[in-house]
Amino acid sequence: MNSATTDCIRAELARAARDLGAPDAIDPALERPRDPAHGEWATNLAMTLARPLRRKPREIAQQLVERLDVTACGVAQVEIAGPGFINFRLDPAHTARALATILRAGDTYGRSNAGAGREVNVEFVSANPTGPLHVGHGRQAALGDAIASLLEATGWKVTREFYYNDGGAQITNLTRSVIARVRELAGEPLAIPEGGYHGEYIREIAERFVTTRGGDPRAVLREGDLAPGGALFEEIRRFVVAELRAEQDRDLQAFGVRFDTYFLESSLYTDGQVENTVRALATGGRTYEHDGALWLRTTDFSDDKDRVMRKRDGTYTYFVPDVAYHVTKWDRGYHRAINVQGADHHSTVTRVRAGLQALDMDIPPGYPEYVLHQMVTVMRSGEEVKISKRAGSYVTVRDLVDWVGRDAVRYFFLMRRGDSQLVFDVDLARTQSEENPVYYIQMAHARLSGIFRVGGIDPASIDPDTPLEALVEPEEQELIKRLLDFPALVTGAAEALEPQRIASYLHETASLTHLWYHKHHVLNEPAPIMNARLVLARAAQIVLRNGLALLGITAPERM
RNA sequence: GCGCGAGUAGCUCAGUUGGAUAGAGCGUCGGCCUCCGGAGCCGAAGGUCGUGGGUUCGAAUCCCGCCUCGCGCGCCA
Repeated sequence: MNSATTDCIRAELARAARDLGAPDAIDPALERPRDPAHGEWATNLAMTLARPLRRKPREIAQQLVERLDVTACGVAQVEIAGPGFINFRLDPAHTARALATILRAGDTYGRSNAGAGREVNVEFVSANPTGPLHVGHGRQAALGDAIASLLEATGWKVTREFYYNDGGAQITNLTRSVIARVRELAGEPLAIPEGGYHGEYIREIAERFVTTRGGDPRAVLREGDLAPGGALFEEIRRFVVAELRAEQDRDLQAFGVRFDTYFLESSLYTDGQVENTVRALATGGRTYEHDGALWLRTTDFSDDKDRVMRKRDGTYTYFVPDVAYHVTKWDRGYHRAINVQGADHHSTVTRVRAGLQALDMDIPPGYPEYVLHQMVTVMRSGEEVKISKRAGSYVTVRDLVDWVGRDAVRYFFLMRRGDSQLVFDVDLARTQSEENPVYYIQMAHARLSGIFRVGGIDPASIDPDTPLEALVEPEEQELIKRLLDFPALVTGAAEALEPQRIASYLHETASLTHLWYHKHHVLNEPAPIMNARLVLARAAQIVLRNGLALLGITAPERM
């Protein structure tokens, strides 16, 4: 939005309302009418004043309009409509002139500073190192990265964090599974342990381990103690975790996601954080012994039942290190933290927050914030895909990237709200035509680039102060207004943590761009028209590119 | 049974925090290529916003009941 225009109109509205005897604290809201025939901006101020002033909305609207002086704001016409809306129609030339702000801002157009440099930690993916990343992790990667980018664009200092559950029973099962594969290589029958992992990648890791030890599986098995805690077992454990972490890193790299910090669960034990947390909770009187286990009174903090912290066997349940982990986030200076997780983890939300509250550390009750996403179904050739060759029982991120490319995977994960279930149509994501929304948007950008390429014009050389009065066509005015909405849209999407708003916006903007491009020519028009349209083309190119960048998608100059 | 989420066009889904006649894409039907990329554009048909109440100038949006679907309800993570 062109904030200069809206601020100007709102100030005038406030002044006029006070003249009528309205309460001091009024803050007139301006919004874009759904129907363009109702003008560029509208306000419902008269309706909201109807009650305090005890008069009819239309009557109030009439008196407001009589007192308004908004010509200096660029308003050409004011009218009252419907139940009492006041509609503002802007002067087209005034609107067009705002394009200069887009060109001047360039890559920074759309950025703002609501975060004021405050720190926020965005944790996402956080997959256990027990296998390749699956489609759910892919949705998290796309969502988390885009949310982080949105926060950066609105002035937050963002840390992207990955939490590794590298301790616990899962890793022991994983190690046992690899040992079972080593035995298989040595000629023994395959016996994958209960709770073990069946994917092809386990066999590949076993092969690589054997290779590093000389290549003879029988010799490897004789090397040492294969029971958990034994020397060889621990060596294999370290090898497996390192292999899978490296593989996940490669997958994330293929997806274009980079993390600033990797936090290892095991460090919470070695640093004593888990012990400290348990002690603090016990000292604070929030725990009790029952049935040989240690319980936390999470019911004091709106949980529906108390939870076990320390099991009868002396080990901790998963949420204890989770609480300790979030204490470190708070202590590391992140007084805002956002966790992106699958909705199947939603039961942890109450527990982690309850644990933090129980510590009486003055952590806000809503800390950390959660963005939960629903499940993903992958469709291919009209049927659901459930099997990946590598992972066995699930489709991996790498599979998707290999099938349709990084940009399409990202867009498809981001075009829907996180809390609705997502059907990932592989065939649609593969098509390179209008049917495919990501190509449609990228194509709009490429076409604009094509104008400059064919015209032999350096887009960076376009002068923002070019006269723009020639941009009077309806398609041009629509596109301009849309482009000017971008900063407000970014702000809203960042506040709501909803990247899909950017995706929808980009699709609509691309549509307006295609329409304009199709209907109006740029090159070889009379100079005033061509120059003005070059500014518009440049502005649209900037907005499309900046929007795509927020989603982690490239803006190709040609396709 | 309890908790969380969802239910909008044949299909997949938007809907900018309560606004005016409910919006896209796909699919269907019908049009548009001497011109910067037709990888595009235009038009048509298609709706009881799951359902019944409530709140108010005004509800897809907020509140309550009910129905359907998904996820979770472990001393697993």
